[in-house]
Amino acid sequence: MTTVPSKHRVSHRDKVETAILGEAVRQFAECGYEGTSIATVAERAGLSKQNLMYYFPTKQALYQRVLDNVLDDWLARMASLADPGKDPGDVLRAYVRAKLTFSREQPLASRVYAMEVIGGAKLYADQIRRRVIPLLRADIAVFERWIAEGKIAPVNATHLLFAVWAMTQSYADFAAQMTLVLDREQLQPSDFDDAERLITGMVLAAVGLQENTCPP
Amino acid sequence: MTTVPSKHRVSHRDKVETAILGEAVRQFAECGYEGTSIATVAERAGLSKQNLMYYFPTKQALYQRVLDNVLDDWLARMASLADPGKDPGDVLRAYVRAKLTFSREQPLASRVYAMEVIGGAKLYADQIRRRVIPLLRADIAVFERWIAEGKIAPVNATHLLFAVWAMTQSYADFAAQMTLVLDREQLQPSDFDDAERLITGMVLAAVGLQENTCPP
DNA sequence: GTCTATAATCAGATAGAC
DNA sequence: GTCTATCTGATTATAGAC
Repeated sequence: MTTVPSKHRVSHRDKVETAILGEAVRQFAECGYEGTSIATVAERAGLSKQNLMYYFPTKQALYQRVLDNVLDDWLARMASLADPGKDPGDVLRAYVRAKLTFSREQPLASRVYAMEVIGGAKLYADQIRRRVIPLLRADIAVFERWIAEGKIAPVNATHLLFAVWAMTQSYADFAAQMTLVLDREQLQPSDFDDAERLITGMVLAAVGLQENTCPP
Repeated sequence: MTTVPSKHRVSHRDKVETAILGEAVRQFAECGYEGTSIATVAERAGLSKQNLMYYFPTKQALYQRVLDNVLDDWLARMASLADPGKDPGDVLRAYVRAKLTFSREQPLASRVYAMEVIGGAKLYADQIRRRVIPLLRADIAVFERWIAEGKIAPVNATHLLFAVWAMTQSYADFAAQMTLVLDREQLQPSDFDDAERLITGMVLAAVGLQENTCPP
C-alpha cells in the first residue's frame, strides 16, 4: 500500500504512471471511456495489463486520474485571469489566448473533457460542480461588474462566456473537421493565430471595445 | 431481402426502424459507439436483440444509419442559406437561428455527430468530406464575396464560420455544463433566446453590421 | 418476422508464485 | 513490482425452428 520514500528525484512509480497516463489520455480522447481497453493502454505504455492494474486498480480509477489531470492543468492556466480591477480589454484578450493555447497544447485533454460533458458528465458532474462552475461563475460576475460600471457594453455575460468557451474549445475538439475544411494534415500555428485574431476581434466588438467597420 | 410492397402508408418496417433509430441516437449520444450495446437499444425499443439485427445486420450499420439521418436533417436545414444575393445581415441572422434551432430540437443528433468528430471521424470522415465540407466551403466563399464587395468588414471568413459553428453547436454538446452554471434541470427556451441575441450580436458586430457601445 | 439457442470473442478483474 | 494463469461476465453475431 504505502511506498518506501525514494531518494530519486523522480520515483519509478512516477515515471511509470506518467507513461500510462500519457497513453490513457490519447486512448480516451480517441475512443471514449468504453472504447478504450486497458490492455491497449498498457501495451502502448510498454507494460502488461496486469502490471498496469497494479498502478491503477480499476479502469475507472485510471479515467478519474486522467480527468483530474486535465482539470488541474486547465484550472492552473485559467484561474484568476478575470480580475475586476484590470482592464477589460486586456483580460478578454488574455482569456481567449489562454484557452486557445490550451486547445493547441493539450488537444487530447480537451477532447477527453468534452466527451465526458457531451455524454452527460455522468462520472464527473460532481467535480465539475465543485471545481469548474465556481470559476465560471466568478468570471461571469466580473463581466457583469464591468457592465454595471459601464466599462463594457451591456451583453449577457453568461452567454458571452459560453461563446468564448465554445469558440476556443472547438479548435481542439473539432480539429478533425477543421483540417478537412482547411485541407491540411493538422492545424498549424498560423491557424491558431488567425483564430485568436478573429475571436478576440469578435469578443471585443461584442462588448463595444473595438469597432469593426465595412470599407465605404 | 426485398420487401413486399405495402399498401399501408407507413410500413411496419418503417415503424420498427424509426423506433430503433430513436433509441439508438439516444444511446450513441450518451455512451458513444463502443459504450452502446445493441441489446439495450433493442430492449428500450421494445424488441429482442436478435430481432433488431434482422433490421440492422450489424452494429456499424445501425450507427451509420444514425449518422446518415443526423446529416440529412442538418443538411436539409442548412442548405442554401448563404446566398450571395441576399442581405448579409439577414443571412447571418438566419444562419445562427437555424443552427441554434437544430441544437435545441435535435441535441442528441448534434452530440452523436460531435463525438464522431472529436474521436477523429474515423468511421465518417469520408461522408463529412463529401457532404459537409462542400457546404461549409460554399458558405465561406459567400462570406468572402461580401468582403470583396465591401458589404461586411474584412474578417477571416473561414474562422468566422468556425466560430458560428462552435457557438451554436455548444448549446447541444455542452448543455450538461451550461445547466450546471445556470442551475437548471435543462436549458429553457429563454436560454436559447438569450443565446441567439448574444451570438447574433457578436457576429454582426464582428462584421461591422452592428455597433455595440458602452454607455458613457 | 420473430423466436430460442448458442457460438466466438474480448473485456475487466483477481489469485498467487517469484 | 512483475509475471503466468484464470475467472467471470458481457458483447456481437449466427443458425435454425416456427
